[in-house]
Amino acid sequence: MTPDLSGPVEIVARRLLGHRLVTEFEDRTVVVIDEVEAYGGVDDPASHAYRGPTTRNASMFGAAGTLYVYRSYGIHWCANVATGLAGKGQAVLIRGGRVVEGKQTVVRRRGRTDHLADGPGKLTQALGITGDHDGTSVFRGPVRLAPGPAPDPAAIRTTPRIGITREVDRPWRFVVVSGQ
DNA sequence: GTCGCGATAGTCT
DNA sequence: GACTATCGCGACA
Repeated sequence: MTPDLSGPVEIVARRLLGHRLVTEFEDRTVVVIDEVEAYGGVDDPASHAYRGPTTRNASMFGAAGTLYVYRSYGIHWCANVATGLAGKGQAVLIRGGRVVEGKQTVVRRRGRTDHLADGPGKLTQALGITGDHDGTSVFRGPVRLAPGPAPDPAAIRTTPRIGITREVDRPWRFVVVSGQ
C-alpha cells in the first residue's frame, strides 16, 4: 500500500493527516502526522518554488514522493513531500506529529521528554531527518511515508500558514485537534 | 497559559 | 547585505 499523492496540493496535504512518517536508523521511529501545510509552485508567492527551480528547492520540482529537506533559519531542518506532477514545484510541509514508535530514541535525539515532534524542526530532529535525505523517495528511500487511519473530519482545522510573510491569508494549513 | 527575544548560516538580491 | 516555511528559554499571569 503506497500513499496517494495525486491531486491538488492542498487536497493532498489534508489527506496526509493520519499518515505515518517512518525512519529506521539506530532504531525504528514512527510519527503520526497531525499538522501539515500546502505550498504551491510558481503561483504561490509564499512557496520556495515561486521563483522557479534553484539549487536549494530542486527537490520540490521532482516527481510526487520526492523528499524536500531544507535548512530553516540556519539551524533547523524542515521536511516536505513533493506532490503532483514533476516540474510543478508543489509540496506538503510536514509540520508536526505524535511519536508512536521508538519514543526512547526520540527522547534521546531531542534531549527532552515533551514537545517531541510538535513543530517542523522538532519533527525532523525526532526522526533523524537531515539534508542528507533531500531528494530521496518517500516510497523507497530512508524516510518512508505510509498510510494510516484518516482522522475524523470534524477534528481537522483549516488555518492560514505559519511563519510566512507573503500570501498570509491562504488557508493551506491543516491540523488535527486530537483529544484536547 | 502567553509574549518577546536571540541564535545561526545558507540562499538570494 | 538582508531575509528567513523555527526553537527554546525566561519573564510574566
